[in-house]
Amino acid sequence: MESEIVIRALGALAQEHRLALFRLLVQAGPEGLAAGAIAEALGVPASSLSFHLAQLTNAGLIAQRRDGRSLIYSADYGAMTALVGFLMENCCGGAACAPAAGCATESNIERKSA
Amino acid sequence: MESEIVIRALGALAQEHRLALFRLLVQAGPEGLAAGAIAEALGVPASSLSFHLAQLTNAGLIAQRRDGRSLIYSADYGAMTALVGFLMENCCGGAACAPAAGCATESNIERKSA
DNA sequence: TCCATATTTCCACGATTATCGAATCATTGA
DNA sequence: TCAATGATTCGATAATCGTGGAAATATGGA
Repeated sequence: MESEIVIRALGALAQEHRLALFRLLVQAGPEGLAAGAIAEALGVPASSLSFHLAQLTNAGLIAQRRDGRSLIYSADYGAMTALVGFLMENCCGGAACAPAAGCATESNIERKSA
Repeated sequence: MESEIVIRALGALAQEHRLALFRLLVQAGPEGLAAGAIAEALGVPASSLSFHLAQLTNAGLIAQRRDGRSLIYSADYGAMTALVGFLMENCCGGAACAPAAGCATESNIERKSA
């Protein structure tokens, strides 16, 4: 992962609505959510949401597919994995900076960051 | 780590000069680098650099200390660890999204992201 | 074909960001 | 105390971002 795309990904997530949106899609899983459902969940006007969806799409963090009249958006886990990988490799001193404990599990991350 | 500080940290890193700057400080280690040395390394005017240093400081990603006339900046590894932890916990579906292999080591991350 | 629904695109606006020279502040040494 | 050095703050400017209503674009069903 090169730094230009990393910068776009970081910038895409560095916004209240978009971070909430991405987290929502991660929770939603591979099936994703329709734009309308997202707009309602976040309480954001359709045109604003569309702008944010475009930012995330442009950063490669989410994917779009059509189902009838609806456009379904879903998180791209691979892109997120690559982003976290880049941060760990380039911004954490080379060694794993994640919780020292063995591989990150929800529980030990939570314990550490709480 | 709450989302407001996460957003500030992501925003701080989502800029060419600042990402390069942070990586430089990570490489430099705990001893850090003087502002002047950073400006020279990055080829950025002093006043511009000062602006970026302030952004990173405000996001809690770097620390400042004085040594004579120089101000020394160093990466805050803990903040970065917390940021990566947040991303893994909240944006990767709860489970560890980092390279499936056992805990991230430089080598296996490199292999995956290359 | 025509209408309703789901979403995006267009547009205008205010707010924030990045840039960098000049002026200022802090610290050291003579 | 004064000059020199290292760095920040100020101020102006251009560029980008976030917002949301209105208009345009797809799709599906009657």
